Amino acid sequence: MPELPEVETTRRGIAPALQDRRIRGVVVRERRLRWPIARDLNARLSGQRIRAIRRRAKYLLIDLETGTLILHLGMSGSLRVLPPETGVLAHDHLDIVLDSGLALRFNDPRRFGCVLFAEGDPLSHKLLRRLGPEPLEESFTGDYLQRVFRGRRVAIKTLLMNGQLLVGVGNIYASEALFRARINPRRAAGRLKPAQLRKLARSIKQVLNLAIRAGGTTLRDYVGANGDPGYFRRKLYVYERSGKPCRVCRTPIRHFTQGQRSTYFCPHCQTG
DNA sequence: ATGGGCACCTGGCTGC
DNA sequence: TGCAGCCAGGTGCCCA
Repeated sequence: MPELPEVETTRRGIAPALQDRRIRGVVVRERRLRWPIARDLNARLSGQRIRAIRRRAKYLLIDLETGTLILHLGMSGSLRVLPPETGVLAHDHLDIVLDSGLALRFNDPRRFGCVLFAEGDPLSHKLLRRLGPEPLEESFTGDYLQRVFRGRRVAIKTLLMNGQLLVGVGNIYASEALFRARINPRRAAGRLKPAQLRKLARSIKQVLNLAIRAGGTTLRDYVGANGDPGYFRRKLYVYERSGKPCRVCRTPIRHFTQGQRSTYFCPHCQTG
């Protein structure tokens, strides 16, 4: 599910309820996630004040007094803020109960997400330390892409999802950004021209910003902190639109498999 | 270093 | 109605 816009939407949604609150306790109902939730999580978190709610790539970082909670939503995870007596659903893995009386609840049917506690700088954590730049930062440019794509023979679509080069772009927004930049997803990344890479960098920023503004894309599971879905699905040009007419030229959208993931594109518009 | 493929999981949909 | 098969917003890890 959640790519950068969905994680950022979640961050913005949960932050007001968490900021400066104290954690009353943690209720773990299902420890099994990508890595099991630590047995001592309640003991470690109870009583701590929440200092900040940040995002790095697709990770949410909840800074506490003695360390940071690192959350990932995987493919199907979501976080909601609600009264703790709210009925528990399948796959509600844990509640973080706050001194406000509200709770942060983590739900993840497919269990590809994670909830970890790390002492010290979370950016030095094994999972975070090798991540590439944030695409919405000003330093993320076509020049940067040119530098890191040089000599790479992998298809551009595949490389866009490589978190060591840039973060936050997953299967939906990789296809969407390439459509906006009019680039064929099969093109070898290292063969793209500087002008194409400048356009691609702009397209990535644009599609991520528009998606954040729409509250993200909901295909199946994703909901924001208040339970609402994201509305960017209506704005998608190619993702899951196989056989439907291109919104620009009416040519049927096509899809194929690339690195075990579905890629969608318009064969007429994306010839770059 | 790079690239490719698998694994981890549940649930929803399709077609027989 | 039942069931097998296929597919799904991610990413760490192992192998060539």
